[in-house]
Amino acid sequence: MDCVIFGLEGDELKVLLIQHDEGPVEGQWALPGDYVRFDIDLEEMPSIVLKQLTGLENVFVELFDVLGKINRVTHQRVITAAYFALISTEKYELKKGLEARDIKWMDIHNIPKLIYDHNEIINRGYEALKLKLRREPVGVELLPRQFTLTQFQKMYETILDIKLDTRNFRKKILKEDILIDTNQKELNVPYRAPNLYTFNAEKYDTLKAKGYFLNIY
Amino acid sequence: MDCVIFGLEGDELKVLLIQHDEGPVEGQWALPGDYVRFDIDLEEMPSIVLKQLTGLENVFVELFDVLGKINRVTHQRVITAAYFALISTEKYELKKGLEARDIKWMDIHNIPKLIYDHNEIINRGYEALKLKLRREPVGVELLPRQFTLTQFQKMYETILDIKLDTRNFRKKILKEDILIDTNQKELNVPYRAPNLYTFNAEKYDTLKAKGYFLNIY
DNA sequence: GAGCATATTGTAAATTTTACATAAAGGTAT
DNA sequence: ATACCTTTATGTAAAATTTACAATATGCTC
Repeated sequence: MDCVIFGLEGDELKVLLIQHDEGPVEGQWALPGDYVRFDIDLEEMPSIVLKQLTGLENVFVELFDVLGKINRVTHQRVITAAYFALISTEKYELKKGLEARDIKWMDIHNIPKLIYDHNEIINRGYEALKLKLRREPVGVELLPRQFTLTQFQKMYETILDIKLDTRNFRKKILKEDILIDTNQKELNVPYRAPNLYTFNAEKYDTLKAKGYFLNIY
Repeated sequence: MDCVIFGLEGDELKVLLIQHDEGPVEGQWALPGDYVRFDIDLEEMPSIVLKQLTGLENVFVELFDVLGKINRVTHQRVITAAYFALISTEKYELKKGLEARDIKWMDIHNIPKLIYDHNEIINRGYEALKLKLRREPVGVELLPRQFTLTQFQKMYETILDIKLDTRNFRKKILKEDILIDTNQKELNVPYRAPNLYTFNAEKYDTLKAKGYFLNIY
């Protein structure tokens, strides 16, 4: 089970990678992941890895691929389920773990050579994220609980690598009514303080259940 | 590896199921599938199963889920990759195979109790198909090579369980220019003979590469 | 050639999307 | 306190798309 953990830092989309400290891949960088224990549901594995690595629970996680070429790993036949996770830069604390020498956020556009087919997994995970984000506002999972419309727009622009018209974007988002105006302003900014919003998850879930999509092109 | 094989028969979406003839699940109905052999890429398994079962090659196949609860299969821990396949009712010939007592197309809305979590797998496969079909015209894979606009529309209506306005639907499809008019008419019909079209796969692939989607609501 | 069943087509209104620029707010520097 | 700087916030008109809606055309059967 491998996990492509996405995070936003400034204007960059990052992926969390770990450097192995032992075994045949010592010193090499890789995706966080683990073998599926026989006493644990596969579906629970991502949460376990996430919790260990970041201390976070209830993280947005989704399966996007399964890779099972006979020689994708050198020493034996390994099939892996690939999940992507979206975490908010707000409040995680990285925990290196015993087998990791180092752990690092790396820019999605500047990933070093990883073990096995992990570069390919990241590419596919990124494509899966982009595909999903164009239909559903899952990117809020990458933002703090309260965020500005500018942050929200930048999130789309960063991930999808597009430019959006601010006026039209705001019109569209506010009309959909899936954001809640907190009536609070961001503090300590050296210019006009922007308004803060939270994501209206209940409203969005209701709409989604009715077949609604928030398409961004 | 399990495979939800979809086919259209008349106005019904069907799933291909097999009845086991031996082992602990003798007599019970199940999804076609197989254990992943150690000398074969997981990704090739669906094609192998499809070929054995229907004689068809180059079938549309896509991964939609992985199920790995520790007790999903009674006798041992089995993780399965679930694929769905779309086959044209035109030209397959079912081959029972040695381990199958019977093989049958069953209406998606009337599936009997299957082994393990196979009913759940079918439900998820159906949801994945609907989700995909609302964005991409993958349903052509279920039609004969040449098909009428009425067939094309009915395909959407059957799978998505919706009614579409014929005039608007045709306008939209023809404008998109992803169908090729063969200038042939269907033969042996006791009424006005409808025009036949083929799917313009090259054109569609080009559009898709540019980020185009054919949304149907 | 009358009748029947399905195929085929257009138009106007409503909605959505697009393109585009200026004013407002709040802090900083003098 | 005022001018300045940076970012936030907002409206309108044109174009494109979507929606609602029904009559005619075609080809076979009797």
